[in-house]
Amino acid sequence: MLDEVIDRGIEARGVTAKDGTAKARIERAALNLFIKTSIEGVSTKSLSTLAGVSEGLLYRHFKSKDDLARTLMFEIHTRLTDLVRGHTDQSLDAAIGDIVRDYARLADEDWALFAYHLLYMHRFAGIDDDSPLKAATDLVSFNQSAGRLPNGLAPHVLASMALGVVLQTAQSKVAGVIDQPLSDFIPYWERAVMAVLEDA
Amino acid sequence: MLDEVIDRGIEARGVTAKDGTAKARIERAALNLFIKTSIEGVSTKSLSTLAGVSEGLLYRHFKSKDDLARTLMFEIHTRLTDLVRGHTDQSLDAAIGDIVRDYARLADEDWALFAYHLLYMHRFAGIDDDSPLKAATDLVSFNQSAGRLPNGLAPHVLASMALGVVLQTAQSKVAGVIDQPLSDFIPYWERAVMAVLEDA
DNA sequence: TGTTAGTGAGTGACTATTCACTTATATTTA
DNA sequence: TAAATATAAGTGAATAGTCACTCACTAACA
Repeated sequence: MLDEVIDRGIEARGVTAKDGTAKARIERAALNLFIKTSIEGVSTKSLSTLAGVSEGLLYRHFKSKDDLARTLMFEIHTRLTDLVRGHTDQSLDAAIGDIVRDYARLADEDWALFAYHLLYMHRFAGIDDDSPLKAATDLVSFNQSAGRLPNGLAPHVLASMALGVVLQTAQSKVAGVIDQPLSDFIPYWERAVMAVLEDA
Repeated sequence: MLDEVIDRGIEARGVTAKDGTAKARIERAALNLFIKTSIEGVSTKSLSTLAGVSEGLLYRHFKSKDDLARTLMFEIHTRLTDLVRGHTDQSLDAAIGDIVRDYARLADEDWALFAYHLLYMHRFAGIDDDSPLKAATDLVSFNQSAGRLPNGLAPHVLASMALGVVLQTAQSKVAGVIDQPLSDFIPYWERAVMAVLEDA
């Protein structure tokens, strides 16, 4: 499942300013600049320079700078949403275990893309009507209905709190406070997420 | 303690485009535009228009647009850091209870300023060498040394995970998924944060 | 009378996007 | 197979607009 998710879309590794298709180089350059500065703060000139292509070529592959930013967000947004969905056939523990493991590995596998999602997803609210948070909410809701999780909190709130354990660790890595691979935290995340869900 | 924190600095309420000092109107306009769009995406023209002042006046009160953004960030950053610090004289439960309560109230009291911090703090890393996360890390570290919390995780990682419970709930409010005041979640946050810390 | 608050037109640098153009790569036709 | 043609990849100078910031100026005011 994870490999399938990782293999889709933009190549994660081995794509630098010198190799890979021009389109992939543009996407990589955009990701790296966007997470280093901001989206509006990056000019098409600096972007094309880093990608090693002409400015005009950006517009052969993307309708606009905004289209480029949206395409990248949609790509990771979909992958992360898929990753959270589809665990209703397992026990809750097993589902949480799988989800946090896949999340961590995807982040480590393609950090720029993952960080881009973390930093700017709020700007593309409703890019899809689905989202990782919505998928998590559905999982919580399902387990609340089955009596396996307490009912005191609305499912989207409980899902937010549980997701926060994982996402804030990632934020600290973006901020440079943590430099280990996120995969190191998988067993801790699993326990902490379960603790949040069950203690509510 | 909380009131003291809230009363400092920019007035939180009662400052619209029509009343308050020009400087406060500029700050309010900046906050609201920055959280709606982005920092680079907001022009000095739109900012001054919303504040109801001339473009030139921005430069009487702030050295540059960047200085304005930094000033606002420093303001909330300091308040939040102070809010987390200085609870070593209480039991851990009591400290966590106070911190999450004050956090929630400050956020509800001045949502724009709080959301601004949430969205852009990563851009101003090292604005201070202190931060809410560092304060939380110190609290965790102190309690780990005293044997009241498990030692398996580095304190900054455990602090990140615990903070995540609170901050991701706030993120969901920024995203529009939650519309209740954050104060509603105080008792739930308290239990969830304790669960994360003690189960690690 | 000196100081601060406030104005808004002006400036040069920079922006995203376009377009006429060249080169490479398929695809079709003879 | 070779020539002819269409399509896609790639360029970079040109364009019209926007940007942050300045400055000479006026109004309030202590």
